[in-house]
Amino acid sequence: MSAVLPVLSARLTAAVETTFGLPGVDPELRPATKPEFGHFQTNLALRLAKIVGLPPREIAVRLAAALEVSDLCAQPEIAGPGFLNLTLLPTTLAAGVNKIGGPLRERGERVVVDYSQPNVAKQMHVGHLRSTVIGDALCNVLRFAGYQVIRQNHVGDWGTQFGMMVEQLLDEGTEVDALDLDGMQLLYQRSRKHFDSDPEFADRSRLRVVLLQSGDSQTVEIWQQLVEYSLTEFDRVYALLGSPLTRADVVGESAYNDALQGIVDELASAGLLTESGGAQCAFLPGFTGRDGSPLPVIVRKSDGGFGYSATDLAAVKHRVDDLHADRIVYVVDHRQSLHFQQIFALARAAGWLPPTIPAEHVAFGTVLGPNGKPFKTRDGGTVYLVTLLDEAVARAAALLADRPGLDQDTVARAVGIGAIKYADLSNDRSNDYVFDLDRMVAMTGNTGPYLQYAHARLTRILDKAGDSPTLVTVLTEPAEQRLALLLGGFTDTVVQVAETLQPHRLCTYLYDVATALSSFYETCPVLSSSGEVRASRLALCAATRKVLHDGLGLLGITAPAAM
RNA sequence: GCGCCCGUAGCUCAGCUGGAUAGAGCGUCGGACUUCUAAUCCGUUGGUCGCAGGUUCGAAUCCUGCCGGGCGCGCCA
Repeated sequence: MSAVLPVLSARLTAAVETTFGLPGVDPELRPATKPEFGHFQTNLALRLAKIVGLPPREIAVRLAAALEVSDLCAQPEIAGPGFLNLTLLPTTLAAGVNKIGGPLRERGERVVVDYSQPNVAKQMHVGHLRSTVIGDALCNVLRFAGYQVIRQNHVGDWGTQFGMMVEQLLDEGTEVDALDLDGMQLLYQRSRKHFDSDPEFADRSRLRVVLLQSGDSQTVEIWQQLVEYSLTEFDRVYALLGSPLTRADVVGESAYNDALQGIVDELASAGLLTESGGAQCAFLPGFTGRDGSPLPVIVRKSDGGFGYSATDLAAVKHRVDDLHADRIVYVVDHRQSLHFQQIFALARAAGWLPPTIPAEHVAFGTVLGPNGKPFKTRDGGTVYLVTLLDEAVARAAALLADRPGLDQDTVARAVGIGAIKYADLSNDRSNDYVFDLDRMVAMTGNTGPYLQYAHARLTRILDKAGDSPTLVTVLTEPAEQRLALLLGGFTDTVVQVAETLQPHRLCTYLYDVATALSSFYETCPVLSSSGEVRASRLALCAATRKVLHDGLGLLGITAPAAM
């Protein structure tokens, strides 16, 4: 939890060695489950009982005697069946708070994070919310933890649909320059309908795809224009959402077109491909389909076109060979779990993905509507992301309406967008959740606005104080100690999230900080106290504000100075 | 049929990878504002951790089998 944790752990390990001659035992030091158990607890004695052949409490007594922590802790206590409880000295707690820093030093490792992945010619919808929000948060957390982060936005800008759209455009004689965003959306719908109802048109569309993929100038020109419209729109949505994604991060499916033949050739010469029904397939051990038959990865379709698996394999190769990734992360919904298992397995079999480079599918659940089914509009249509964001901002604006002295637009945006993001991030990402704005913008409970409010209160106190905060020196009240203990654990919490890729743990931590702050706020006057107590509490406030501000920032959430 | 995920308080969810009497929020009920933002805080109520076995000092957590829900399973991405 805190920066002292590794130190205490090492001391415990040493105590085990000197007492029982067992080297390198992990004490599994954890935050105490209850305040009366101090600050940290270890079950060492319980686990050692069988190995050593002594009663747990007897072991605990010996460990406590051998443990040298008097510089950091009060006398260790033995409790229950043999737990060893440690209580930090106020000076240790204060040191932990005063040491809170920013991002860790670079660890010389590069992580490639693939997320957002919207589709050209379609507006971003609720389905893109989670990938974008989770991806942003993970990128921030990974960078904080010392990784060099490379974002990859694998935009859907290639494939059959563009053959349809270009063919439809030429059929109608529509000028591509005359299209706007809605026009493009409508064009997509018309061409889809045409494609489904007219086999002759469908055939021409497929031919048009071949023209596109072989670089026919007229086709490519129209396609580029469609891509351009979409990327402009994505930029607008990212700006509204507060995502740092830019065009520099876009590496669409089309970018791998030239590499696909090479992918198939290499797989073939490695003996990994089998022809099945006219398609080139890789059959991997351990993957079976509906009736127990082997499940293929189709890299080349029977019509000669490349499947998306080929594209994804090329992308993996690109990440390893060109981007020099040490770790590869995909933030994609859980329905593609099997697909990624296959891609990773095949990439490893082909030798493109060395065993030393972990590849992780960060899977997430579905956003549900009020009826508990995947979120759709009343008439079953797609829910656009901008619509949701605008609605959340409007909701926040209504809440803030009677607050004087605020930059209403800016704060409403921070609160509304922050509410949506926090709601998305605060649950374990593998679960589905119901999109419920009322709950998201609520000021109480585990919500974004609650955390922002805590930050705003602290900002007010620090502004009013006048003098700038110094160091935490006095921690006598229980509320002060609880808060200080939590604050000291900030860095470790972020590092843990960088390992597990579970942003909700950071949310839980920040919520704990905010509730501890609220209790402190109620019981410990800051401005009206005096002398060293006042100075110390101001410093505690400053540290808390920093943790909330930076922590929310890692989640991609802005913390306004007032609300 | 096979595979992945899920099942914890009336509702929404945590539970740090096997540890102490399973915790929060919302809701209920009851308190606290001439006092740093009461958009808050404190207290109260509430659970056979889906069911049944197994593993051991100890299981919401691990293993097996059921029940129930979501998703996936060859040329869409």
